[in-house]
Amino acid sequence: MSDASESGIPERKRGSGVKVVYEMLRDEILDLKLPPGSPIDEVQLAERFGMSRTPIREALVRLAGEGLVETLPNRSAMVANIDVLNLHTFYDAITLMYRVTTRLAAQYHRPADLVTIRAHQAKYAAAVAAQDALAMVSTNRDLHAAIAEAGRNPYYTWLTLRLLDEGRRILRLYYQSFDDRLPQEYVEEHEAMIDAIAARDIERSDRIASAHADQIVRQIQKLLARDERQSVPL
Amino acid sequence: MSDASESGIPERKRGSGVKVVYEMLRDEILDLKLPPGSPIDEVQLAERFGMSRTPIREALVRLAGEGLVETLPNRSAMVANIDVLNLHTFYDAITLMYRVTTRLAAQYHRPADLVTIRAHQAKYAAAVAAQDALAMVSTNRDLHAAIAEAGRNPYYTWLTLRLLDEGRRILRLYYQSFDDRLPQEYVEEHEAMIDAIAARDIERSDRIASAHADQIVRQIQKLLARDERQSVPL
DNA sequence: TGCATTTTATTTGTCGACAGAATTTCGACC
DNA sequence: GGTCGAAATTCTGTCGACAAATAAAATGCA
Repeated sequence: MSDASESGIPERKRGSGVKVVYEMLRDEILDLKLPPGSPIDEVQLAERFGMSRTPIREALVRLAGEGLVETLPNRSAMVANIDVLNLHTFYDAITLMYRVTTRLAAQYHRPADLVTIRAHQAKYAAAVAAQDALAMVSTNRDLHAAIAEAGRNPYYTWLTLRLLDEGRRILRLYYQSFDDRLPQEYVEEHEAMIDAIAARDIERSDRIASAHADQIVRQIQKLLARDERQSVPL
Repeated sequence: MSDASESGIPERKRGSGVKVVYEMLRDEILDLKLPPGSPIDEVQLAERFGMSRTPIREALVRLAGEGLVETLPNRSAMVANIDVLNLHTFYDAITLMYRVTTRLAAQYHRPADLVTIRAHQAKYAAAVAAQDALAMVSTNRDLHAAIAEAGRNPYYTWLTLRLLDEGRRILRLYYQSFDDRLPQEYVEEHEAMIDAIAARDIERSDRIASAHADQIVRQIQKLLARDERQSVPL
């Protein structure tokens, strides 16, 4: 269960503790290794990471600030739940952020941005080719994060990153139980999106981003509408 | 300088410490009582609030997560600077959020929301009548926060709140040195906005919110373009 | 006098410990 | 046997202290 206790690791740079815990916990939450709603024991984490509760708590506070963990006073912190009932607010927001960041990227990107964006797209295409669902979700996030970055509006970038992370959890919920393939379309849509950005065609970027978001929303909706009942003979 | 040390206050509920420090520091940062770029000494705050450094640190981590303080490793935390050069990203984002949240409020508001919104509007009008610039900025924030809340999209609400807070700092920068009056227009625009929301007229809400945002942006730009040189005889 | 280097001092990051709250366990009573 | 209440346990919130790292001061040298 705990494999981190074997390595003798009294060596740790001052100030790196929080970062390690934060990133590790964050990944585990987004990958659903820590399932939504599960309680988080500070002492347990402290022994697991071989450090005091102080840096653990600081990491938890940060994660709470990003909405990934929920804390109740004098009670254990919990991994934030995925609010399936209000998913439409997520659809709405991610669509708008896709559109806005792509528009701004077309407007303000610099040559170096395109290099970064294309590198992420290559990784995404590789993940699709390898049928690696987890890598697809992760590289898709990185690609859109790079596009948002190229738009150079930190407020939009911030919200986009949060939405992408939330989406990573939702998609993970999906790919956990199901492994079909259709994301080849996404590769092509990404290519078209990058072309539009490179051409600085704002309206075309907007249209493609909008269609891309719709595509993803439909994908998630199809997943959620899936009827998982099995025909059992009675 | 420190007037909080006089009151004998060993009485403090468990778990309230962080909240007190967080809200106090937050207000002081937004009101520019703590000027942007000024260093934050944890020990000093600890004695001032009569508590240990632990809750202070936790409050600072939270504020850092909201972008109100910047922390460098092994160095003092600083009150976040106001990036005047990239103000256009702020204009862009606040305009979009005004539009989106007002649209959603027109669509999804419930009767109780209108009561809350109108109450905030009344307070805003009172602040304008009283020529209380600080109260105007504060109540304006509360009003738009209530509208965002009525739209029921937590992602938009989150970004809107952050933008409103950032705007509070920017406007505070203005009203600090200058006290003129023109916000009577804002009162009327707010009234029109609330009417459109109550009528569930999405397009009209959008138009008014857009115009309102433009108005505020122009106001800030006029402030920043102000020539503060004084004609000194040489 | 000016600059580089060592020494001092201040400040953060982390630790272990204690007390308050809440949950759980155990026991008594109906 | 079930339910209510009390003791015990567990976990969080806060504290004071120590050590690393940086900033400041002091010293030596050219």
